[in-house]
Amino acid sequence: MCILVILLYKNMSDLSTRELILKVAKDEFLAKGFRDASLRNISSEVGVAVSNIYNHFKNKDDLFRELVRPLLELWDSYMESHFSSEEAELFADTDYEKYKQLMQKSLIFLVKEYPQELKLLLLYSSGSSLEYFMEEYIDKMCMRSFKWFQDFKEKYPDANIDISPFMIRFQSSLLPSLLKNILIDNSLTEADLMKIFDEYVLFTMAGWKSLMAIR
Amino acid sequence: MCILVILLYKNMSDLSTRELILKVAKDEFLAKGFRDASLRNISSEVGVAVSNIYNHFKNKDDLFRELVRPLLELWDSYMESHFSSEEAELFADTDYEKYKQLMQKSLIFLVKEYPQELKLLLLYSSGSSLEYFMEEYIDKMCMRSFKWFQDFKEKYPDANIDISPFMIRFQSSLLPSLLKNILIDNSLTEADLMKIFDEYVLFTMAGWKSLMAIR
Amino acid sequence: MCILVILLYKNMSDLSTRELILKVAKDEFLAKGFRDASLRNISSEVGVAVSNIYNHFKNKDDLFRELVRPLLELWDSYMESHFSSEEAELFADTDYEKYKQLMQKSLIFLVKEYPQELKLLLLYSSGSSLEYFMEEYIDKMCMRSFKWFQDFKEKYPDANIDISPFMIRFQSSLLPSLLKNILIDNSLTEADLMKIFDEYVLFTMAGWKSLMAIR
Amino acid sequence: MCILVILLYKNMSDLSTRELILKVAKDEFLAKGFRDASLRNISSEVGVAVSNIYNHFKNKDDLFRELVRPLLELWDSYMESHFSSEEAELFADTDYEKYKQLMQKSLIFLVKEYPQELKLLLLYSSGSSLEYFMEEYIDKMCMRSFKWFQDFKEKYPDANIDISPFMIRFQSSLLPSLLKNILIDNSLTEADLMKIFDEYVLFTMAGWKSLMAIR
DNA sequence: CATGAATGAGAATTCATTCAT
DNA sequence: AATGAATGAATTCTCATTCAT
Repeated sequence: MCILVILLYKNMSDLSTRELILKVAKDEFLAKGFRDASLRNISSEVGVAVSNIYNHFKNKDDLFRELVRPLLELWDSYMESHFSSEEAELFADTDYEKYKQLMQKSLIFLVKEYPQELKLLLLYSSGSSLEYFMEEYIDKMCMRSFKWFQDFKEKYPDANIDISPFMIRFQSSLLPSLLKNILIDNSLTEADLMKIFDEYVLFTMAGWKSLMAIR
Repeated sequence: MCILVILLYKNMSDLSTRELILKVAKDEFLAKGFRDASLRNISSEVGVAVSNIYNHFKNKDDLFRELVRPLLELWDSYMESHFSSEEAELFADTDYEKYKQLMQKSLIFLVKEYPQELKLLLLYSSGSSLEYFMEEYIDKMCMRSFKWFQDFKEKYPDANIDISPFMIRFQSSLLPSLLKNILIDNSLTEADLMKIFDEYVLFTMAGWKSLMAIR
Repeated sequence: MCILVILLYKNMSDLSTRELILKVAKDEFLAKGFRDASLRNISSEVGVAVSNIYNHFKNKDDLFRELVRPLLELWDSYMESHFSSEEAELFADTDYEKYKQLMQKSLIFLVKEYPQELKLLLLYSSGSSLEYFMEEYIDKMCMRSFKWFQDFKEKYPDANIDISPFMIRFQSSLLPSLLKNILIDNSLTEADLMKIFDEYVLFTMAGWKSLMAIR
Repeated sequence: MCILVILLYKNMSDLSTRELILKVAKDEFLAKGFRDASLRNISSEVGVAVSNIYNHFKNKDDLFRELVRPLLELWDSYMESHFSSEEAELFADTDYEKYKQLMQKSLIFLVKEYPQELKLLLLYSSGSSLEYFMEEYIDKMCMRSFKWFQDFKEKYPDANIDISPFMIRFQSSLLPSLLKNILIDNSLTEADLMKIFDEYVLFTMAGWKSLMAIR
């Protein structure tokens, strides 16, 4: 038998282990994606035991969700306000420009404030429980679009709304797709983003008007 | 010199093991994607030893590429004829409609003839050596688009070609993206596809014309 | 700031798994050599899962190096003191006998203290990252010998130093070769070793003097 | 059912498959050693099926022995003439020089005529049934040396033959060791070899005389 | 909060060899 | 003499997770 006495001075002003794990895990997930990220790597980089991660998080998936949670919450609040607002006047009205600017502001805020979280969610979540997050969002957007079309038709009976459901779904996937492309491109300034959204809106508006035979 | 005469009787009614492996592997890859597909599963489903797969294919990646090879060959031949054709008259000319129909026919043929192979290539290749096949294609398309824009500007000096490179890239990714969406949707008839391509072309044409301030 | 006081009671009577693995691995490596040794065998003999070895060592090579580490450290320290000492007076001086005794003592200590580790390093390392350890040592010795010959020639201009580089290299390999033979022979007492080294030095000295035409 | 008729014209003037296998196998064994050489590689390089190797050779080991057989036969004949010859007069007699020249000629012939086979046997046989060929040879040489010492003592009672058995064994291993070093070095000309053997004999003779306290 | 030890399942891949044709 | 199909055993290694301390 022997007795070891160890004295450890620990600086408590450092990041807590939990936060350190989150920080390192974020890098690992961003570098390899959820599936190929390894808890071993993360823990060894943090300098703690693998099992310690399980004292802070239920499992790998839970750790991933934690990283993305603030974004998810914001996203949900956006969705809520978005869905509840009245937008049927979209095309016709004068406040359309205002709507565009609002959307622009929201998206740029997201991209500038949560670039890594967005990447995790949109590009690196394969294998996690959030793998189909965007698909679910697109589903919702689709259904909403259908409703919107009906409303629009009531107001403007001349418009053509004989558009294939597939195309509506495809169009619903455009914005997420744009977002993904923006996230992949690391060189974009805020001015670039403004221009891109301008172009995007111009492009899709023209497209839709053409499809719906408006004017 | 000598002459050997070999007579081979081959029973065409039962699949050879090689073909069986390919068949089963295709299902496995489609179900789980390249990365998560397991050679163990495949071999056990075929009813042979795992190592036997290696008598027929160099490795997992080789097996995957074999499944997708006919598609790749067709794709390459398309690309070649596509790139060599003169398309700068795209917008203005009368044979534009012809061009559209050609493209439509090609794509519908691909989707109808190689639905699974396309899925493998576009949706389930992550982890394989073909993971970035589509990105490489988009790269090529991008460079081609830049050139096209310059040619176009020469012919029509009034056109606006001050379009962000990002948007050009994004647009180049639209067709692959459309394709992916089509592959995911299993319910589409040939007529649906015709309509979808019509809408797609209508939509994007209007969008581009708007962006380039033509007419 | 905080102070942690940790008391560790450790029962020294039973080997930790780590140490057990090392012990069993040593036997396995000695019995089959690095390449043919199997982690399976080792783990099953220890009575743990194969993967557990990887909790204690990075990989097979790391496990092997761990076994041989104390020897390597000693070897390096020997080399350092060896290389720094002045030995150009080797033949002529009175302290040559002292030098011989020092070398004798060092080698006998190695052989008696690290017989297994030496075997691992010299006889059973093929396939590991230490496969060429001895070749590298011989290389160093060679270059050192060349320098020694030049120094010697300056002091004793009459000596013949027209000796083929190959022979110098061969002679540099003699000591390692002797060591290998000693390790293979398990019956040698310390007295035997003394005699062997005496004979070895007598033999090679006479050989060199003859080659260099001294006296 | 279907019937395939294949006509194969085969040029019989080529190397027979058997010889081709031997040729390619030699390269593979020389490149990777017996253990790491792969029949797959060999057969694929030859352009035949793996199993075909088994139509010509019993197994991997048999194939290896076949490559080395001519050398083994020569070696055995050397040994026989070597062992039967009277060499006790080695040191004292005038025909010692003749003996040296004979040995030199033999060895140089071997090295020049069977360089690859010697490499296979001395350096790359680990894992095969010939792994311990050289050890067995050294054993024989050892026993022979013992006998030689006794004969010598009878003729020259003043000579010291109190030499440790280990040293005799070690010295017996010198020549094989020299041979190995020669094989490893690819830059040696025949003149080099002459010089090396001269030096080697000079060196060892002086060594032995010193050990045995002759003159 | 932190540890280290342990697990079990699973991965791809390589290999020499066999056998019927 | 040559084939191709098939085998089974073996290899190292990675992973997320558990648990008692």
